[in-house]
Amino acid sequence: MNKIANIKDVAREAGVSIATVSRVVNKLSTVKRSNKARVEAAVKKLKFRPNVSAQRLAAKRNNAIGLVVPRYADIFHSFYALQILQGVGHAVEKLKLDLLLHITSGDSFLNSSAVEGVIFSDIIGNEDQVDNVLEKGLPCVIMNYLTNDLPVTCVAIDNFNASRKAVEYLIKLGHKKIATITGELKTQAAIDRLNGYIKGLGKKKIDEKDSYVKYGDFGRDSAIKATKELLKLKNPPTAIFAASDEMAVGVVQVCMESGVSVPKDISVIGFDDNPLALRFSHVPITTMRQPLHEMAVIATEALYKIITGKAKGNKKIILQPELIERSSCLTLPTA
Amino acid sequence: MNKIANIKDVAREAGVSIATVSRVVNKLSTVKRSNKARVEAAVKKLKFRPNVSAQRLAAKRNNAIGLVVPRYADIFHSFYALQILQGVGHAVEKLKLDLLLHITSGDSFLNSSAVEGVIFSDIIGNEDQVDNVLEKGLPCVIMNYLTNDLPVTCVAIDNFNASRKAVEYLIKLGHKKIATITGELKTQAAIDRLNGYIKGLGKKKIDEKDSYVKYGDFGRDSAIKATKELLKLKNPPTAIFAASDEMAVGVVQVCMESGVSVPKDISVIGFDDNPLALRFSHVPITTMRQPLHEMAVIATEALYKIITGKAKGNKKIILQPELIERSSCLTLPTA
DNA sequence: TTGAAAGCGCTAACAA
DNA sequence: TTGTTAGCGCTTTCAA
Repeated sequence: MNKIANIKDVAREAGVSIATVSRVVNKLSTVKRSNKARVEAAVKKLKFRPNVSAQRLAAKRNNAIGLVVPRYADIFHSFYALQILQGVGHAVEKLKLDLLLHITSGDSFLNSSAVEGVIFSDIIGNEDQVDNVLEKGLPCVIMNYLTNDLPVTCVAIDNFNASRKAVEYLIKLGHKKIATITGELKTQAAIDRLNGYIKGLGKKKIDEKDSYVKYGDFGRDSAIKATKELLKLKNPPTAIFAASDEMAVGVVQVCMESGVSVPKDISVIGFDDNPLALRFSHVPITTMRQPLHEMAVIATEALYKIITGKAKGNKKIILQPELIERSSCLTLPTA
Repeated sequence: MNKIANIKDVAREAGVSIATVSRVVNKLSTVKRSNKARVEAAVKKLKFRPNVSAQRLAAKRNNAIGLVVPRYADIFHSFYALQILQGVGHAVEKLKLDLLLHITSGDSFLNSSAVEGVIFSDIIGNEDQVDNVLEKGLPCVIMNYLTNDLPVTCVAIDNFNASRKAVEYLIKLGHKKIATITGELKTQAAIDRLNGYIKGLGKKKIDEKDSYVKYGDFGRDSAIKATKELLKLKNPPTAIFAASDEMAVGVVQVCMESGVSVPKDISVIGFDDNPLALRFSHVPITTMRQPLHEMAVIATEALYKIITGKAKGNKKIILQPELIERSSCLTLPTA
């Protein structure tokens, strides 16, 4: 563990002042060619790397952002979390920011003086953290949640329109008898997806007892149960819109086991484009892809703009999912 | 964005010196009750939070560790990465450390002056980073990789013994005709698991053309192919050890589809205890659980010990997987 | 184009 | 039990 060189050592080695070294390190151009070269040589020779704490203290900017991830062990979430992590990680690398990761159940707070801004990967279980950050006036972006109540930038997926589009796609294929299996209706996403389905059908609202609307919880088991019910109907649907891919996989499975062919007898469309679920399906499933990675990148860039004063911290950014056509949907033969 | 209070403001507000404030903040006990209370009140009133950069600079410790994660989009990896992240995140919270996350394809380097130590979640694609860190004499721990060539602490899973145990378990159940489907033999894990299988069978080495050894790649498709071959054998195995749960799921699927009952006709054992795979299996699969979360916690604690000088940085820690008995294995009825 | 020097906010001797 | 003060390593005026 040989002593780490500091700016003074470099200055001595190069025969210039520390100010000059600082200029070279920070690429402040106003340095004579020859001196610049000497400094660079010294930096290389001494393996000098500026001490970030000192830089941050002196420059009053610390070039790091925090990412708060709820400690929430849901399976879909693991795919979600990873996409977010990769997206933010990627953006951060490009922006030359450090990333402070804080995985929390909500009690321990992010070290807010270590960062210039915070991204919440979701608001679940972290409402206090958001308040805490907002109170400090720290720039902040919330992902996957849309609110107009908070003066904060939000980046979210348009679940409503995506679902509407999914249903409209089925209609374009000639389907009229379109069922849905909803997600956990405690979540905003599930509600929006149900409403999108209703809208896609051109309805205002749904009859509580509509036999084409089954209530699931995003999980495969709930979809299995719902699908069995749907297949038993006197007048079964020709298409099913599942509010998650995990459920779509369950739907396909039950159909196959019941001798109902997908997509010949019944078309199935999912939501998420979640490879963790889809890779276990026999039939490649058509789905609405959520741009999670993109959402994370956009959130990071938005935060960066707020930090650098290039944007106000109250934008609402809505991302549109994209229809990924695979082979679980078929044109309905006109009878 | 009201001005952030610093230690001076607090001192003034409380009517004491900054040193006293510092003592209170750092819980250095040697402060009179009444003063302590005044300082705490001032801290609360001014919402004071010490500036970490200044703390780090002054105290020459920065209380942060880095975690390097290869940007590697394999599916099993996503489960792996998440377990690691959660384990490290958890440990870090307990140790009151900050976590700097660096997801990289290998080119951009972790800001090493921002951390006191670094954990590599895997060495794949990050060999240069390891060298870089080692060269600086920065404390460092490598997970999921064992090497005696590097003077560095390693925390890894004992794939060899785990596989041996899996096979021995099958033998105890009365099985003699035990097949295996290997993982991608380019990886150390797959090789170790194959060797454990051989050892479990009490053999020295395997015949290249042994019809009970099928070469897979950890993925489900390779297992499907292999299982079909295994079932076609004149003398088919009564048990199959798959080197990953994803493959085990494929094995079970093919068996079921071929009218071979698991576990009645054939016993299946997997490896990983990967819920992402297992939740898609009809039969609950017996498997060897890799203690990934634990590995991450241990790695973090080990790093902490190295940083605080309580341990040397060259330990090799080997973790034993655990047999998770579910219902894919059955005692072989003695003929 | 350079260097001297004043901080940045804090910790940790040291003295009182 | 407290306060004074000298740094920590760097950035950034300001003057030269």
